[in-house]
Parts: sequence; structure tokens; C-alpha cells
Amino acid sequence: MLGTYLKSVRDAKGMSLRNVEEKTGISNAFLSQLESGKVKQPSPLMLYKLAQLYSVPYETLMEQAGYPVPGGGIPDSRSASAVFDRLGKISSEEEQELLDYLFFLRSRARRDKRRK
Amino acid sequence: MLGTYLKSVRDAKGMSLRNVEEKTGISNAFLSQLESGKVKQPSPLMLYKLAQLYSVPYETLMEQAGYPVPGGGIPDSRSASAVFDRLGKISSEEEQELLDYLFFLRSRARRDKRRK
DNA sequence: ACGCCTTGCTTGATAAGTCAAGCAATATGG
DNA sequence: CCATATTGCTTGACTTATCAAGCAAGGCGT
Repeated sequence: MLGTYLKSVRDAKGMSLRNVEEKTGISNAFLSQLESGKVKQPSPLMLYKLAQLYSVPYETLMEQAGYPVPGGGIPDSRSASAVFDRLGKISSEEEQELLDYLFFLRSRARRDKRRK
Repeated sequence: MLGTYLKSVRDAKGMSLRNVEEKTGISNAFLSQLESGKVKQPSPLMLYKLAQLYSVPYETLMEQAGYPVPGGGIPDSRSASAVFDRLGKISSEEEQELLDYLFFLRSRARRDKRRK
């Protein structure tokens, strides 16, 4: 769901709703409804502002909102550095744990696939 | 203006409003208001259907409607530590799990601190 | 002239996005 | 421990998109 995704990104950046409101001009009330799923299709402009602030691709948000996207279901992957860039400041301990966790995710995925 | 453009395309194709309604599912009432400019920002879905029927690029309609268009913004942010570059691509599922995991790490850290 | 489609349009009515104001709970600092 | 700020959320009002129904003007065959 769009809302849970946006919330996870905001949480990861450690921003409050009012903090996001301040930087995007989108009211905290609306952001709350958006993250809780009460708003399903925010205007593309809102998605764009959030994409800018969160450093997340605009098309991804459009797609998650259920809007037709120009490329129409193109593969989604981006460089690892771009992803980690948007996590904000991470300590070296966190960095190591995240790397370990990512390898764990991938080994588990391989095992699941083999077990298909 | 978006409306005049859509009307010119429809006229060029020799279609009536009800004809377009039939093929797109968009009511002729709405099409009329759209072409006359009384509706300024139709949903991306409407624009997509019209783009399909008229064989005109979806992005063009989005742009004329005043919506941010994917290509118009800032391309990929980048630059990061070389450590992550070797990881290659990260899927959105992996990203989601990593974000969740980072949040978990941080909440655990906060709790530990409070509990000194 | 007379019916009868067809065409474009207007008009309520409904639904959904969006915000300002305010509330309850929690955090923070003196 | 108290005051104050912060945070997330709800509610009510407003705006806008969207549709169903209907209306007036014009074509077209008989």
C-alpha cells in the first residue's frame, strides 16, 4: 500500500508529519490520512513533492497510487547507493547490520526459490 | 490549453463526444467540460484512456494538464560510498524490508538507551 | 412540415482530495 | 512534578472531478 510505504520512508528519515508539512507544503492532516490509507489517490503534484523530499522516484509513487505510468510496468530496481543515500545518516554499526541483513534477505530468497 | 488540444484531436478524427464516451467509458458530459476548460485537472486515468484512443503520448497530456512529468524532474540522485556500489541492484521489496529493518534497529537503540 | 436521431451542452448530485482548527497522548525541559 | 511543546490524528468545511439525466439546436429522410 502506498500509505505504509510513505510512512516507512518518513520513519526511516526520522521526520515528523509537521516537519514534512513544512518542507512540502502538504498539510499534516492530509499526510496522516494518506499514510493511513484514508486517501487513496493523492494528486500527482503531492506525489511529486514527496518524491522530491524523500529522494524516491516519482514514477514509483505514481505506480503505487494506481496511476498509469508512462513506461507501463517497467522493472523496478536502482543502484544500491541511491537507496542507501536516502536512508539518511547511518552509523557504521547500522551500516554493517544492514549489509548483513541484505545478504540474509538474498540468501533466503535463493533458498525459497530452490524449494519452489 | 489541454481542452482545446483534445478537441482538435477529436475533431481531426471525426469523432463525436458520445463516440469517445463509448470507447473510453468517459461520460460525454465530462468530455465536454474537459474540452471547454471547465475541468482543469482530469485524473491521470482519464488522460491515459484518451491518449490510448487518440494515439497521442500519455506524457504529453499529463504535461498539458499541468502535472509533473517524470522526465521533467531531477534524474537519479547518486554519489555514495563505494561500499554499496558493489551490491548492484536493489528491488523495491528488498528496499522495503531494509527500511523496516533500519527502523527496527533504531527503535531498539532508543529503547536500550532509555533503559540505560 | 413532421418526426427522429445526433450532437454539444448545462445542471444537480455524489464522491473524493485537501486544508484549518482543534484534541489526546506523549515527549521534553525547567 | 509541572508546564510547554511535539506528535499523530479526527472532524468539519471547501473544492473539484465525475456521472446521469435532460434540454435546445441542427441534420435528414419521408
